[in-house]
Amino acid sequence: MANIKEIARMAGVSVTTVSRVLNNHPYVSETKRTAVLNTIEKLNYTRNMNAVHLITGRTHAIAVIIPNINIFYFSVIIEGLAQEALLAQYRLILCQTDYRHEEELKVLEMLRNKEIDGVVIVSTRMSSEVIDEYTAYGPIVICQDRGERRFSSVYIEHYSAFRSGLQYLHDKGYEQIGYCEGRQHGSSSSIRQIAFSDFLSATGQPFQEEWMMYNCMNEEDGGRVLHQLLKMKNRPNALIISGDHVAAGLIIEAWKNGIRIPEDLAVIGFDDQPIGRLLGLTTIDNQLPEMGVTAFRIIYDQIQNNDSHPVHRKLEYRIIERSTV
Amino acid sequence: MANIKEIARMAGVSVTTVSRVLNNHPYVSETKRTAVLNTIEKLNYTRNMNAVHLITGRTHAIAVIIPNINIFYFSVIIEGLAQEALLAQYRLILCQTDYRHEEELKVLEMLRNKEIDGVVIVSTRMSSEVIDEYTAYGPIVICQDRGERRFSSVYIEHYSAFRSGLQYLHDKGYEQIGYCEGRQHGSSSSIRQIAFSDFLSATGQPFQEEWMMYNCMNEEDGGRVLHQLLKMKNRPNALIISGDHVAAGLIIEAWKNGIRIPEDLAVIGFDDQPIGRLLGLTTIDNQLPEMGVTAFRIIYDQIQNNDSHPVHRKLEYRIIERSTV
DNA sequence: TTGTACGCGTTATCAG
DNA sequence: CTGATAACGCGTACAA
Repeated sequence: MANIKEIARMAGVSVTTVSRVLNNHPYVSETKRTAVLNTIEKLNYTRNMNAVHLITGRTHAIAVIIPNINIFYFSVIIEGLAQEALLAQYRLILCQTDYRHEEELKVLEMLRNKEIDGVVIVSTRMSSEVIDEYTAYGPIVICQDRGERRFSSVYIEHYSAFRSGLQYLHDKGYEQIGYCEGRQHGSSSSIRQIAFSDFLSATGQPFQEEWMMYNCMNEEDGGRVLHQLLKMKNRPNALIISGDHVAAGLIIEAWKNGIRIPEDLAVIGFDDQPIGRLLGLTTIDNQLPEMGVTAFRIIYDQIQNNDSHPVHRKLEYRIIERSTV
Repeated sequence: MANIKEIARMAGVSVTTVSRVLNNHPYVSETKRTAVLNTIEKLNYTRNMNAVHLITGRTHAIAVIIPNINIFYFSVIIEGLAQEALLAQYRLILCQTDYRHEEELKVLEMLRNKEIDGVVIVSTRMSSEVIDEYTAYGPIVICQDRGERRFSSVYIEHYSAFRSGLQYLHDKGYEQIGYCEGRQHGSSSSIRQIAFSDFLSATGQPFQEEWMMYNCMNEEDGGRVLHQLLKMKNRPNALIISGDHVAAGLIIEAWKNGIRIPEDLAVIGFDDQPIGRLLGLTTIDNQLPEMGVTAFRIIYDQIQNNDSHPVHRKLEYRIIERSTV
């Protein structure tokens, strides 16, 4: 494959001139510019980007860490991220690490390696201390609330969003509230769990182990939860469910089993997904698409300005009232 | 940042020796190996991968072209692809091009640029002729049936899968069959449309423009379709729907409107998604996860063996009988 | 088992 | 406006 030197020779100019043409620099005479362009065409030349990456120290690529792409929550964020990356002509490297610490670390190592210009962490098991060690190598943005740190963040306040949801159920007169969560030990899951027990304390209700249901990721899990409920002697009359897909599954299964929503069981979900809109699901919109977009913009700005001052951007949630509460 | 030369100097060895240690080559004495390793540790050294990419001509990265990650069909394929990439220590660059020809071409250019070692095309608007022009620069795999070409493919036979679905409805006694499709002009959509009109001819049924419904991507679209149906004077008594999510939306909306499934309206979907399982949706499983996995393995083998013989791998579909037909 | 010297293909620097 | 030359950091013949 031809290289810049060969182009220069054939066009009768220096490599510098070729490079200038390639990068649209000024100060190239029209004559030489067209000569170079013609030679490029003739030899079917294209740049070897790896050489460019080496000399410039930039790759125009960022990596994103997620556990799994096939979970609605993540795919929505990635959709926004990918859209912005496309606009900015950036590559997006998808690192589906399934929360494996070793693999998550490898992604941060890519930053150190100069393979990428920045990292977006959507969800991780890594501690802030570990992440802090890598901020020296490039901008890092996390889609979680990690407070004052050496890296940036974009987040919604899970605690307060969750409390709002509970309060909403409470205000509507529901006193026996159960709770469906994805992973039991996730970082935002933990926050919601705290919000939940704080709420119970505040309203003087007892903590019921049985009403905490975990590992709910998709519609089928929601269906499973309904059957768990049916088996209980003492059932909640309302459910707060993190993830509209799960809530949707539960509602569908409720219909099939003659459980009336919200008369027998009220449901509030999270994330405002299409299926929820169809079912009339009351939910808390967490601005997921906005999260991906914002995360990219923060990273992008920091790369452009070579500025590593951590930025913290809070997104607002809102309750969407429909008909399941 | 320290480089290999500096490590060599400080460890009292040559750069070759350092390189050998870095790449786990044999013929390095234990003494020197540890000396090098210690120095690397002391200087917090790491390789600049861009230099490695330049000299080796490989990047251990592949790109994948999809229109949008937030469509179940694609996210399932990507999930498999990303899993395999992780196992093989390959980077996966997600190119969400929304079928824009210009952006799709840019990805192929990345192959020419040496930025990536291969490309997986899940869905595209590009013609085979355009793609053929890039096979010289590295392996390309497409997740569509493109016949004998200069690039590889992994696919299910949409024509025959669709005909099977129609035949299944027909065998069950349904004669008035409508059809819901995603994009109207997609490559596999087109094949299904042909299968549909061939089926009508074969069974001597008239073509009803009104029964062809397009732009159905998610649950809400499915709900919309049901209302279109309700408005028709002459309604189909069965529906074949590409995408279980769409079918799910339709079924849910049918329930809400007192339309009995399958008595008033039979439904068969595609892809076997969790929500379909919950609803008892009869569907055609297209082995989507397997498709991503297979696509990666083909690319990977071709990269390893520097072999560009196109491979064509057909995946088998199967009808999953549940209760909506 | 080890080291020297060169090449990978480009951009940056600086002198004209 | 133009060009010579020095980086960028690493892998690898080839020689020892």
